[in-house]
Amino acid sequence: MSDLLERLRGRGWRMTAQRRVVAEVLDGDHVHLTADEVHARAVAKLPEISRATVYNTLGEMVSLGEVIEVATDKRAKRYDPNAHRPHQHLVCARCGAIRDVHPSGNPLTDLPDSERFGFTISDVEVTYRGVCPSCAAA
Amino acid sequence: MSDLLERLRGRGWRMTAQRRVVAEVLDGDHVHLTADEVHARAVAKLPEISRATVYNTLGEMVSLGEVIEVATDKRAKRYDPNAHRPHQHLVCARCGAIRDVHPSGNPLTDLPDSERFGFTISDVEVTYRGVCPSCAAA
DNA sequence: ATCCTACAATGGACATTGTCTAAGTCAAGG
DNA sequence: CCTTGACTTAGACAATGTCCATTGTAGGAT
Ligand SMILES: [Mn+2]
Ligand SMILES: [Mn+2]
Ligand SMILES: [Zn+2]
Ligand SMILES: [Zn+2]
Repeated sequence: MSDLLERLRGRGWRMTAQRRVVAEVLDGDHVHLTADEVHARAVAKLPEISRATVYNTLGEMVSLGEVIEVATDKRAKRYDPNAHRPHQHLVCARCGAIRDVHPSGNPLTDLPDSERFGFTISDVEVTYRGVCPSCAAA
Repeated sequence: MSDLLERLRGRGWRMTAQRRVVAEVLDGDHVHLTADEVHARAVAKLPEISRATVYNTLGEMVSLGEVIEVATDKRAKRYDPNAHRPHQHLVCARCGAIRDVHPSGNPLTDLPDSERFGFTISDVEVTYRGVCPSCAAA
């Protein structure tokens, strides 16, 4: 049973078959699916689920802080259930594989006060790009 | 006259009114416009310029390395003429203002070998998010 | 167990962003 | 000037995302 689903249940969510399958699809490590990929996998488990419901459910999970949106791809947003451990992403420029990574130190401290222009900074998003071992071999 | 335009001229580009206008629109500091914003400003100078030409011209400038695409926004790509000085971005979460910033040190060195999973990393994109001084005052 | 009703799901229209193509136009070399 | 291949154009198409009116249902109340 999905850990994510447990957390959502604890927030007074009405539990529907649709929300259950979306949560199931998002379960696991290094999961960074687009909304359409989530929909495709959800349909395999619950054929009548609609695109609108997938978008709604993902949006609600994001609002609740249980899922994060990542923009590693310049096309569709990706949805990441690893919302409770801060991390960054490593993306293969060839095949699109995405891995969670944990840089040493806080990336925020790399930005000196003189480069903050009076902003109150609350968040930093880092995307490393390169070529993964299997693409390099081929 | 645009510095960007001078560099493009030196590459044997056929100089057309459309390309001139797109280059003029992108001239300046802290410029990070979407393709449609570029089109709107270009139309003000050259009413018959088409959307397709703006997309084509931006794509060519990116291929030549004279403009970079940035994904600070999770919707449209933004086009940045500051392609020759490596930098990162600071974005206001309220009004969307974008500033160029220069973090101390190389963000690549923050990622230890043990977190590289055999990838050959060539690039890193960092987006700092927060609230700008004018939005904080309001 | 059944009923109620507020909340959720659905399908489809619509919006935004981006790509592609066929046909017309023009910058620049000869 | 001509010519020609590169450039531009309008609009169709594709991908991603949002919105809304209608229908369905989870879960508390009776
Ligand atoms: Mn992740
Ligand atoms: Mn910039
Ligand atoms: Zn790869
Ligand atoms: Zn602001």
